[in-house]
Amino acid sequence: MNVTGRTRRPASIRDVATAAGVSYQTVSRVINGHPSVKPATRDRVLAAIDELGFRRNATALALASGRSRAVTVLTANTTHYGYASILQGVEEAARAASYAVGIGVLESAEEAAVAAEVQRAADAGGGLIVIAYDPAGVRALAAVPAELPVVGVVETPASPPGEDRPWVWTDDREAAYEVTRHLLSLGHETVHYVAIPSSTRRTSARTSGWREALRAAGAPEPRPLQGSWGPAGGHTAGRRLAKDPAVTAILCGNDDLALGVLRALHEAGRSVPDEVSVAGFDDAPHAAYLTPSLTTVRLDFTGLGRAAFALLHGAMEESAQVAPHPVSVPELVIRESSGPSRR
Amino acid sequence: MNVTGRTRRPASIRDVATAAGVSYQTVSRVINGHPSVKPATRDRVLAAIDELGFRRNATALALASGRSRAVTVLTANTTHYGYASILQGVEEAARAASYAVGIGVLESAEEAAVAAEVQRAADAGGGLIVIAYDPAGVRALAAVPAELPVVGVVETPASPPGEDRPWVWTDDREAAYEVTRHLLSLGHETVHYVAIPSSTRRTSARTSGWREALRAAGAPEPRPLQGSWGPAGGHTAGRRLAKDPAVTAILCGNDDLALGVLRALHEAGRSVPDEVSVAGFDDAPHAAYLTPSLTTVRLDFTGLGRAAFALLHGAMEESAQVAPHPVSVPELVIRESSGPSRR
DNA sequence: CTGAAAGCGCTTACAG
DNA sequence: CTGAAAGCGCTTACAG
Repeated sequence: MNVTGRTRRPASIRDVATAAGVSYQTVSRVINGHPSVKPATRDRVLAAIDELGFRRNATALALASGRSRAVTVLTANTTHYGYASILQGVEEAARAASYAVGIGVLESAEEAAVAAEVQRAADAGGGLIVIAYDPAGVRALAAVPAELPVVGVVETPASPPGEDRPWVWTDDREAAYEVTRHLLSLGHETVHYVAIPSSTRRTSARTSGWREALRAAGAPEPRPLQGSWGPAGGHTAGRRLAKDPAVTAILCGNDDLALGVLRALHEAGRSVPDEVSVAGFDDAPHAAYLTPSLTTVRLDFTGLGRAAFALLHGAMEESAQVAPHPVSVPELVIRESSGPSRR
Repeated sequence: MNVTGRTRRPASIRDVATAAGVSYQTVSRVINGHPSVKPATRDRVLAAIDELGFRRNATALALASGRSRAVTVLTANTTHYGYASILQGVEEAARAASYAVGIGVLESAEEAAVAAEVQRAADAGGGLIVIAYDPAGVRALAAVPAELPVVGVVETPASPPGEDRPWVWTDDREAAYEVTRHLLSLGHETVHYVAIPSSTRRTSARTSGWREALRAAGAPEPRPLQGSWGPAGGHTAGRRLAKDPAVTAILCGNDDLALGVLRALHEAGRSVPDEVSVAGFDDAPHAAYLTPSLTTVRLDFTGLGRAAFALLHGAMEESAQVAPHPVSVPELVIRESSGPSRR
């Protein structure tokens, strides 16, 4: 609100300069915290900034300086718990650093569509965080032009990646190993696995961890069942597993799959955990409230998102360098859905 | 990849002009689809664009033209089903229109914090979509400067808003009315209600619809219980309701609350739907797979997000004007958790 | 149909 | 410590 009552155009650096009786370069120095400004001058400028409600135009800043305080998250999904939580973590950290956060959804894994999305994200300016938990994300990460700052949120790599790979992940393999061992320790002969879709043609980290635990225990290694990301896929897989009386323990690639499996077992009249134990992955908000409540592995997705941003932030500003490859440690949460084998 | 092997700076309009042997203004005309360009010239420019891999710099475009093809979604939450789905809908529509989408989270409902977030969103340039389902969102919507294009995703307004209110909503009141009537039609004497937090001090649309249905049926009107957004709040409310043997039907403000209520009833040994019927709101992905599967009302949140974007898009570009106040119609989904009263 | 000029709101050297 | 110039990559009138 100014005296004339008209506030069409926001105050610019020149308006502030006029009001403070200095040149606009001096205003630029003040808003950039440049040291060589006489305190009295600075105060006058600050007063003018305050009076006019001046805010530095981010677009002009980006164009003139060639760098923009922005990050775009590229993801195949925004509603699943893990994805949404990573996005939340990125936003939290970005907000704290006064970065704008954009989002681009990879609706298709088709090469051309992915390339187009990466271009859109690049056009937005700033850095990129790519969630590479699925084929679309993996392709997007690979398609990012070399000159763009980028951090990938990836599955646990099979082997330690080079220092130059700006990646973050949770230790899914270890998590899968732990929860599988928990189920085996209850006396189950083996553990069946309903997998989330894998990001590549290679075996996923969760699948590896599960298999290693079976191997270590000398347990039979059944073929993993392919699920999807949601409960419907778990339900389909659960119906097949429910038919086999030898199945007494099922690990699911995430809590939504587990929900579908629980439902399928219920429909087949097989009680959990008395006849079959079930465990999930993620510790989504609903896991604790299902009946039976779900044994699962808690993963710190928001922390992962924050770590991804921190890494990117370090790459985009010479200050605040961050250690590469942050890894968050999973935590086994034992609830009602897993119990002793009755065989 | 160019011949020199160096691709530091992306091609600009001037690079294209040089390559095509025209002035850069002509290039501008071509990329803006201006009619008065000789076909032969246009072709040469197009060829140069293609060859150099030119992409128009969005930052410069925004600065020079004063308008930016971007929308920022302001929301208190990114993980709850409804919020996340609206965001997804906005992104879908924005992508189709080649708009960038940003996101700002309102972590606090405190006036100053909200104002700061609105400022950040305004700084990003472009239009705003504010999800005003909670106090933070309502305040943010009110705090948006008049000169900014904005669309509010709101609860069903108590009275028809003016044509100048660019708002979208689902018909929550009607939805609550329908599902309450469904429960009453099963013979329940009345229906208890576990509410989501209301966006303002006034009664929410869902609460109104529930109350109207009770009133129309001449049923007693119990006080609504205050819940939260997640299952924990439902669990707390459910424990209290479980103690009262007169309670035979419970409506919940969303499916997550219903999950907590189901759990509390289970813990109290009250069977659903034999002793108590439960219904939710939203038809979140897990609703169909719970045991018992959840009766609920399906709301088209992604459609709502798309509508919000369409309205904003119409306001930001003179073309494609859209009818104000899009409303999506809810759909009752009857599942196992509701059944006849046994009283 | 096409070119030369001015400007969007800033920053980055360059002067003094 | 502070000011005048040039420029970021575009668009928008203005000429011809």
